[in-house]
Amino acid sequence: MTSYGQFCPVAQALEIVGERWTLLVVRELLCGNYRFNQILNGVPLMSRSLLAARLRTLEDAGLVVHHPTGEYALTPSGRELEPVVKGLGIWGTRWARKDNRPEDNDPVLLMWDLHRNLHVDRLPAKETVVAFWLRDVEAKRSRYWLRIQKPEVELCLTNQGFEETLKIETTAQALIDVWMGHKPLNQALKSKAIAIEGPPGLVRDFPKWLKLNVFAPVPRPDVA
Amino acid sequence: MTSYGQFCPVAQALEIVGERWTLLVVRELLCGNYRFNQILNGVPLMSRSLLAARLRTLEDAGLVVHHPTGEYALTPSGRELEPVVKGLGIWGTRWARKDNRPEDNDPVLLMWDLHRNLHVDRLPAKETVVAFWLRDVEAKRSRYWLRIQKPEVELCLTNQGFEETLKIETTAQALIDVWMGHKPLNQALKSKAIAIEGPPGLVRDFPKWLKLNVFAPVPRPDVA
DNA sequence: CGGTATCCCCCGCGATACTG
DNA sequence: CAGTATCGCGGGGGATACCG
Repeated sequence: MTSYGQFCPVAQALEIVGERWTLLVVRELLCGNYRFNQILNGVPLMSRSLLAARLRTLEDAGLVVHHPTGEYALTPSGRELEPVVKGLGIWGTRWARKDNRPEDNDPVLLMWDLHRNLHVDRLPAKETVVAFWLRDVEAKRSRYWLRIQKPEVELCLTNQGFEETLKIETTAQALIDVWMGHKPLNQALKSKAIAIEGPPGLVRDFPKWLKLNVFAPVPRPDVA
Repeated sequence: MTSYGQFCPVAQALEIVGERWTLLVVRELLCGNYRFNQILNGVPLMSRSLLAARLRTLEDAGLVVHHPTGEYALTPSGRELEPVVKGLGIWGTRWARKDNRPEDNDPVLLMWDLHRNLHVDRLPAKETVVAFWLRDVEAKRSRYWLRIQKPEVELCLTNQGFEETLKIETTAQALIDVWMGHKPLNQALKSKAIAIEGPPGLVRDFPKWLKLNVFAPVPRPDVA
């Protein structure tokens, strides 16, 4: 990116982090995705070569270090971008895109987020497999399994022969609405937008396992 | 800008404000520059057509309204970007570009900032003209006059025949260092990096007239 | 002053293939 | 798995001229 030609620190910051994708890569690192392909998972529309270029730029600018193990990590400087990323998330939650675009409902992203944000301490002690069926997604990418072996939670894209303890039938849209805090889970369950089937005890407890997205509690603007 | 294809609010925010220049335009509006050419002044490397396009985009996205008077203004949504812009400024102050680039020292930008940030209540009651000579700037753009007629302060790029009360000889670099809080004004005066000439009373008071940049007080990272 | 309209160039980026 | 190398295109944006 060519310079903004300004001594203003806002401009100088944007020269480093203002390029397309860059702050989303930082977001991934802030969320704890340290490996190249993990990061790529979080920005599925980004090309491999571009991600490599961005990581290199961030490294050169001193926001990221690349460990010999292959892991990337934020430096103190990089970590201090958290307020900026958070600020953007809060603003986005309040003001961005009122219209849901189905093409933004990437189910892999959703399930990946979800499986990394469970209340581990509330999970059942016995091995449990939760099967998800997202009806509004093309068949190939519509089925997911959470394999809970406390404290591990594994996300599977195929059933590798295990028995399904809980079955959840819903849509990516409904799940995202809950995950993003747009709609309460209770309501989605009541309206059958999210339907759970299985042993009554587990069905009752399931809602307590879920954490919501970091931005779910952000107050929406008053529609005055 | 083509979509990021994500339901993450950070990504959705960046779809709106992540394009090159956009947040700098918002910064100008946050600073109180409401007219097209004023904004352009704050982003001198931006082309007129591009600024027009960006303002249009911001208007369409509901962050900006364009009044019949010709003035642009932020909506509540636009104003809520202040934490993001401020966050970038803080980060930039702490971590961006340790090397000063002379080409970033736009003297017009500097003088414009300066003249809009004086402690009006501390200014002399009598009409006063402060002449600036920036020795490190090409002759054509090296001279400026602040015409103080309380509570008005006017920035002039030519001497329209008025008498100079105070004469300040310095460099854009030195003045920026003070303005940005990199160096204390006292020190710059002592070392003659900034030299003031005129009636002793006014020379003594001048330092009290200046406000520093909003980011000047930001603590710099410890160099451990 | 406050923009639009048009043309055209460059480079950011995607696609694809290859490597250790 | 974690990238690099190369090629080719599309469109973002600069330059310039024009307008109300």
